[in-house]
Amino acid sequence: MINIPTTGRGRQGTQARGEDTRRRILEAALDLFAANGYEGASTRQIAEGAGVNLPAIQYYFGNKEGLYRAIIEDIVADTERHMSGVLPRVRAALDDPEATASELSELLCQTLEAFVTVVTSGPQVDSRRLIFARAEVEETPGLDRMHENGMQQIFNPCLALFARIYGKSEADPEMTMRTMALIGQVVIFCNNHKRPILKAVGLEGENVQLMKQIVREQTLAICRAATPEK
Amino acid sequence: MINIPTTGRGRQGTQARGEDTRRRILEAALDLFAANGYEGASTRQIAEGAGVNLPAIQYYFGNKEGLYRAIIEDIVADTERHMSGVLPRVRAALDDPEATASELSELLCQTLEAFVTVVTSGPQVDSRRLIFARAEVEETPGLDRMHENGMQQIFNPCLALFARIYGKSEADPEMTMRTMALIGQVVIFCNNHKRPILKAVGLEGENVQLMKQIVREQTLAICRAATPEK
DNA sequence: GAAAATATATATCGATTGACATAGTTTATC
DNA sequence: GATAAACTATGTCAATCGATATATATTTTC
Repeated sequence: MINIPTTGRGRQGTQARGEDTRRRILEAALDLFAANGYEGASTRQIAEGAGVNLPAIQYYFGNKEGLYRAIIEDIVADTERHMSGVLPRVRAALDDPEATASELSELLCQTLEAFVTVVTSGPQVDSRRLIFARAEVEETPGLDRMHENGMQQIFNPCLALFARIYGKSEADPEMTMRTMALIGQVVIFCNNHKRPILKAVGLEGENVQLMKQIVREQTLAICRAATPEK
Repeated sequence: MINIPTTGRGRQGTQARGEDTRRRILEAALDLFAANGYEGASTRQIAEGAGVNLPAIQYYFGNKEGLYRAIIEDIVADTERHMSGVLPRVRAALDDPEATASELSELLCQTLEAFVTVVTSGPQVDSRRLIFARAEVEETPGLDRMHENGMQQIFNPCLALFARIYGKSEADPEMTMRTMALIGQVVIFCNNHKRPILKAVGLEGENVQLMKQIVREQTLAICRAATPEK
């Protein structure tokens, strides 16, 4: 009999054990996808890391791709949760024609700080950060979902704020490139922590605060250069 | 008889045909490693792309890893060539206790501009840029060579200049993080050009000039914020 | 406690991978 | 033009991949 590729969620009160297995698979898969990439991480490795047998992956996620998509969906939900504090205020400010440059700059800083929070908090941060970095280069089935979400939650808000501060159109490719450079300040920290650069600093505790401060200071400096009349 | 895993170089005047085959393999491999990653690119794909048969790879490069290392070596040599114009002047300025903040800032801009040149010029730029981005996440045998070179040619010079401008120690983790953020402005443009962001702008012709200008302006703004007494 | 649904384990499939043994072809040197 | 070196082509190897068929164990429902 063919099993329905169920998501595994929504089983209320019946079997809590399966939910646990599902979560263990997700955790092991996140670490291995982050460390070895989508093609590099084998389903056998993942099953072994989760302490389950091979067909459990098919049972819970249909196939390898379904497992990967489930992970991406978790990250997307996490991102939306962390950004939900700032984005409404950003939208309000963008709708307000009276918003000042310093107000907009402050919101830009807060948006970037929220992005820093996304990549530095929660369980398995190091692995989640690597998935972010891998999304820049890999071409895995589920990544377009993550790109779409990143554009909506992070890039577009920053672009809109930055364009208003610069007094230019959002459609101007120059503003797209300027915004990319701005966000690049944060994305660079998503690289492999085994790299010589990040091995030296580490992204825990007080260094996260320092990182937010640096992003804020450098962003404000850039915004200040954009509005010389003030 | 077992063939010596020769590098293929140095054959002077004898057989020029093999040199051509070797180059074709390198070109096809660069594109495929960039597009699919080290594990994702199969030797059969590479051989087919180069118009040669499978054992030719072993003949010229020993094995898959040797082929990859040869590509990295090409990129490293290219990087050194592009950076050789600025780095001596950077070293001279760092040795000069009288160097002013504006001189150091100007050299920092030129170093970053040279880095932009590295990732935007030469043949197969798109693929080479992707290798740079992949170096941030992948763990392929030859990449430590590239990391080492990147530290030496790009990161450390920027760190030294930036620390002097800030009046802080190079060993200060804050300066490491600030320098990372600075370089992140450029690295972000190395991502997959099929991504929605870069698909919109494109990194050819006048956009390269615009990119250099943006990096310069934003870097100067950050440096200016570091030296408020001026 | 019997039946049904849920969950886990064993064994194996075809396809693809990197590598290689072997043989044939071309080119330069003497 | 014979000999050796440089180069290219054919066929095959064990290992690993994702996926699945099948059987067993556990838990819930009635």
